[in-house]
Amino acid sequence: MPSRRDTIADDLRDRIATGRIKPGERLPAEAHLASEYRVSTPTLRNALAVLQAEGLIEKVHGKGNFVRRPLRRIRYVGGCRTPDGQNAAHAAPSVTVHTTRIQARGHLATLLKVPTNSPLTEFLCLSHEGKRPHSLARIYVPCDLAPAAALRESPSYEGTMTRFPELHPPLAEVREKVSVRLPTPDEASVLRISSALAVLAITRQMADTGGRVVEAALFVLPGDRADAVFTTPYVIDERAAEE
Amino acid sequence: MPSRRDTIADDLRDRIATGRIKPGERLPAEAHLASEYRVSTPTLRNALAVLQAEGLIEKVHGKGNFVRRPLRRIRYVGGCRTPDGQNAAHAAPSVTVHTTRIQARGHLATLLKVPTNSPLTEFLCLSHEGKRPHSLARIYVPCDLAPAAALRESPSYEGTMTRFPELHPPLAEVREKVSVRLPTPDEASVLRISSALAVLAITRQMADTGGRVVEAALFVLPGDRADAVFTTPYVIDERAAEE
DNA sequence: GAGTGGTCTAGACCACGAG
DNA sequence: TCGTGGTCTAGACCACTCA
Repeated sequence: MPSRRDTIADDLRDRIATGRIKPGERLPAEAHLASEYRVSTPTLRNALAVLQAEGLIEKVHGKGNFVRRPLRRIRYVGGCRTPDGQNAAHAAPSVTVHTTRIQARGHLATLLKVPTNSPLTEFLCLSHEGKRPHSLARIYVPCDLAPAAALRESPSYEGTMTRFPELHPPLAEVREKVSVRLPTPDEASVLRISSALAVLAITRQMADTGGRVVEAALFVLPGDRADAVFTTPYVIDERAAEE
Repeated sequence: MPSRRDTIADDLRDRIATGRIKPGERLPAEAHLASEYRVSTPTLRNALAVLQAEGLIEKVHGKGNFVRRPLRRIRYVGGCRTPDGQNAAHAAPSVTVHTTRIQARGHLATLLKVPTNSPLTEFLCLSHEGKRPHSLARIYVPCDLAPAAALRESPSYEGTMTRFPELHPPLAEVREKVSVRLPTPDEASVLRISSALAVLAITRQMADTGGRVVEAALFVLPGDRADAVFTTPYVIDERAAEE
């Protein structure tokens, strides 16, 4: 037997799909809807939570619930990109970058395969589409690959990125791990998403031919409007055959 | 100001992390916990919902709430695999496969780039770890690549899969799209997960050198215990190389 | 201040699992 | 049957936004 929450969610979904409530429009107040459907407010709010998780509506405290405009999806493009063909995840209209120097610790040291307390340069990137935050990226590079002199001259991530092709030994491999989790409270507030909305978390490691990790990056993308695509040429994997 | 729900979730999380409640153990009844924390049952249940979304506990209707044993994570390995190194997502201990013939429609026809109503073979794979469902895969292959004669002899997905290397033209590329969404009611019940637990949804297309899609696959993995890894060799993007 | 959503209460009743 | 979780009610009170 379908719960009232789902029945209501289905009905509202239909009202949105058929354009009876249009993108950008405000939904009737929760109290209104509750009396319309003859349910209590918590029940109605549960129905709205379903639609919110689906990315169909947006709740704005003090203003109302709005049908979300069809949002451009955020596409993370996996694999390697030359400096020209930047990764789409941070090729967004506008990107805010904070550059700081930190020390490797715990998980980060493991990812970069460096000793604890190694100096790192951190690029904290927040991309926007208009006023809305889009995606969050934390990119870590060992300090010798992002020397202070170069950073002064172009303190951006791209500035450091363009130096990679000149590396010796050259870049060899990109390894990406994709998982789903709930955002941390920080991430939820920075991305302006509900803390109940799962995010796509991508960890990227770039290694040179010597096996050294030259970059580790953590991407956090809102799960309701992000996807990641990976295109791999078909080659017989030797390691898989060995296992 | 932290909500009571989060305060309680934090406290319970701590009780689990420090081993005061051990993996596999049942939590006190919700009514018990509610009176212990002096909150109403819905508030306490919200706290448990947080832990459930984190994959820390498991709710079993009529029995109780249990601390989840540390589950083996499900790892989807992206890119191509030779028939030997089967993809980990369906190389699980036991796999149930249903083979049926269907007709391409809508999204599926688009994925496979075949006309609507083209005959397809569908492999519906459900992998288990012990009694627990693990992951769900729906794999579609045009019928001429999975002829009835071959299916009679080995009606498994692997049986068909091993034929791919003999293809003319040979396989060229694997394209995978990863996204996050809520499970459909069907998926939630088959995988025995809460309908509120986001899943990792992976769409895989395998194409031969002629651009023909020889296989489309839809994987659904529980978000709380799955990840996907992609390893890509570093090759210079042709567009950039031409310049 | 008026209207909105966010959180919480203190119950009720139903559905499931095990003895 | 009993104890469990699942769903729902009909409010209360607080926080936020905007005029």
